[in-house]
Amino acid sequence: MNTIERKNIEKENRRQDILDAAVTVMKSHGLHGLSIDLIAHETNLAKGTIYLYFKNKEEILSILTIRARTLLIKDFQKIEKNKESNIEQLKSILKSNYLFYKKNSLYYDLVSLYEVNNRMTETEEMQQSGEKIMKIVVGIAGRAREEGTLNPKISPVILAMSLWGMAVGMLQLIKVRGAIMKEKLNISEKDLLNSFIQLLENGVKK
Amino acid sequence: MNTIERKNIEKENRRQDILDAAVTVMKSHGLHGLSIDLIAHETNLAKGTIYLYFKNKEEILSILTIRARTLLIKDFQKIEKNKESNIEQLKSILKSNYLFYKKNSLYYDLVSLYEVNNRMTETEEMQQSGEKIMKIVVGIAGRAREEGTLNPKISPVILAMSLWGMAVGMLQLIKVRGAIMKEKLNISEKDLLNSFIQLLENGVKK
Amino acid sequence: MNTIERKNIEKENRRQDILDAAVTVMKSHGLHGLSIDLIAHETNLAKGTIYLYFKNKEEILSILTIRARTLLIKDFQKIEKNKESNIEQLKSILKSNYLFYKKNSLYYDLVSLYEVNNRMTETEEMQQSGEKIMKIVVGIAGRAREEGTLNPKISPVILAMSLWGMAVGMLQLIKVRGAIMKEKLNISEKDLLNSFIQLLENGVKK
Amino acid sequence: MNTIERKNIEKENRRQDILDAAVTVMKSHGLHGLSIDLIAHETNLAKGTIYLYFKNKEEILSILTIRARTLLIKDFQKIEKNKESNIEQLKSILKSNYLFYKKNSLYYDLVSLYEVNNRMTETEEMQQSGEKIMKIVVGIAGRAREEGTLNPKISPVILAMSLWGMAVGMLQLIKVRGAIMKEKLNISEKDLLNSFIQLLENGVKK
DNA sequence: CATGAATGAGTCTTCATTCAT
DNA sequence: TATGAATGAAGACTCATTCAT
Repeated sequence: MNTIERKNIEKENRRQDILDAAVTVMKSHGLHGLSIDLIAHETNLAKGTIYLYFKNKEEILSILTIRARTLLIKDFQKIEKNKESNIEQLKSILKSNYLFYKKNSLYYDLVSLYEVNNRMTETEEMQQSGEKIMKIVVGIAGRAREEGTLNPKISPVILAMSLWGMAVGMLQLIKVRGAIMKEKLNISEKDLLNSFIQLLENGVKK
Repeated sequence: MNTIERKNIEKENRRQDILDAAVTVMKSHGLHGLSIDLIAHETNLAKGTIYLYFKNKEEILSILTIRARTLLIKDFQKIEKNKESNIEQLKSILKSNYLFYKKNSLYYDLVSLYEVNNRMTETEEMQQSGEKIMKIVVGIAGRAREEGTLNPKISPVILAMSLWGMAVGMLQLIKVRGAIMKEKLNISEKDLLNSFIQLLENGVKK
Repeated sequence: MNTIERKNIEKENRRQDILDAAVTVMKSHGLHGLSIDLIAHETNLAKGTIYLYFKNKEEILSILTIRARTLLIKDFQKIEKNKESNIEQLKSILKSNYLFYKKNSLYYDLVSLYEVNNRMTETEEMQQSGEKIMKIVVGIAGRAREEGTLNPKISPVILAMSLWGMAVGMLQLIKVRGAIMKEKLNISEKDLLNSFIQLLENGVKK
Repeated sequence: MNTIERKNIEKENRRQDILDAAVTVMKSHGLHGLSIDLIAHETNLAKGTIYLYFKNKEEILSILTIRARTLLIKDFQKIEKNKESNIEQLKSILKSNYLFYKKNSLYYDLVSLYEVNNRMTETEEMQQSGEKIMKIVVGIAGRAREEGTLNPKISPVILAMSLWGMAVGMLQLIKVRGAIMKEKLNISEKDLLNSFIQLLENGVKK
């Protein structure tokens, strides 16, 4: 029984190794440049071996997306446990989202992959991870409303959705135009982010 | 000289035909399904001929993006000529952006393509088209500030950038999650859009 | 010695289990869908274990063919023990052959496999099983000749061979074209089989 | 217009070259060993080029089958134009079938491919070629009946079907067991064929 | 200018077989 | 004996790009 457990752990480790390799490949070849061949090369495994651990190339992509979302969820959950006021928590979430992106920009590539390509349907698990993120934000917004700091006209669900959409949009903007903005307009990412948060705070408050 | 000019015009016409065909193909096969083969077939030209007018498949994509942006710019310029107050103009721009997406969702696929794939660097011309959009928004924001309706703490440039990022993000959200939000949460696109605009109006006002 | 015998018996049992599993797999996945992986899964054995009992995938196939032939031989032997006249026995063999195919069409896939693919040479054992079938038919034909019901010009061996070839051909025809014949020409399998037997009876008689 | 015609002819020639190469490959590697790679190598073309001329590997196989059947049909049509009696024509068809197989045994591999593999559905064109063969035989059988040489109890259609099935079966027998029969039983192919024909003649006559 | 045949690297995936444990 | 992870050759198919005509 003990050996079975060990086997399972090793198997899981190997899965993670392959996923890590996939991330490495994506970092150097781009999301689109990911191929089973390259993953095999990166892991020093044979091509066929990859298929012992994953049914599909798509399964790898989908798990990677879930992984990214899970990491983000953890960041968000930490914020929820803060003793900050709910409105501050909302702001922290926006900041945390930004910091997460800076640490792991690949994540946004993965998110975009599923957003751009209609043909790639999300698995049940992926949808759940997406909904979990939203629930956290909805929860905080709801409590902020009860707290009295939030404009009561705005539904918490719609607010959460809007925040999420805007935040993702802002990060994409930073990613694509960040360098140019800095160079040509002398606008730092920080400035942009702070203004964005400030703007939302104003818009959201009672 | 005259014949040279004519030749140039004809060449430009041919380029536009090819671009039109590319759009047609993308409409039925999706961004990903675009291939030189299909463009050639759609134009009744030979595959090699396409390469007489465009260096690359990428060039076609890049020009198509510029074209999309140009269409959007025209929409925005109409708004600028309105007699609305500047703050109303800003709101109109957000709405117009949404309507443009509804009419031509292909555009957002193209935008995303360049955002997702780091390896596709924007050409000078593409950057200019991007900047032109921004200039319009910056202009309106600046006048709104002078008008006194805008919070003077917010720099017009940063505001314009933020609006743009948020608007794109909102549209992607609608595109990807729109159906699910409607179905599971009973949130319509209209609700979301209006809340978004309302939120920004509050945030932006003095 | 006793333990060695027991070991041998166990080994043989295990071989039979694997062969049974192979048949099960083929029934649900078709001749072409047979894979070592599926056999291993069906037997709850590891893939490598299969190779302890069989040198090859081909060995499995070849033994399965022998097994099928052996089953057919048993059917034929029952007929031989009948009290029918020899000419009736010949007819019974043709019918029995058809019934065997209806019950176990897998058999004909296996036969065909060896007929189509030149590279799969029959083992000594396979040839023997083939010859055994032929001997039975030759025997009946010989006795029919002595009986006086058979045209004496025809050699029993050649007759047996011809019957065998024709019978197999008829079954393949039924298998491949049976449905179409029924549908387009309204010819039932029964009609075809009876005509075939009648035709041979006429041709064979004195 | 002339050049278009020439192009078409060249294209058709190239198609035939590829088909010829496929036959060559099959002769040396067997029906199952046919691969696009080998065809490409045999033709000195690139792999992708094969796909300019054929949609599929299956298309190649299917056309090859039609080709084989067409050749056989031509042989049969020659027989129909003979001045032999209809019963002799039937016998000639059986002989011709045998000779065709001896010249081009690949044909029977192709026929068998579609007979063995249920998953490979015949195209419309393939079915037509199959039916054409049958029509010729049915025609001769029908005329033989009118002629009075054929047993009137046997329907021409069923007879034709039976003949076809039996003939194919006999050839497979010769193919698979021919060498062994010669060696062990001293039965020549000729003996077998003649007996087969004789047997059918007896069985078929009035 | 225009053609379109040809290319060939690249993609995912399968599966019989081996071998260290 | 038994395992099952690992292999890697082989397979079908795609498509941006080139180039001789």
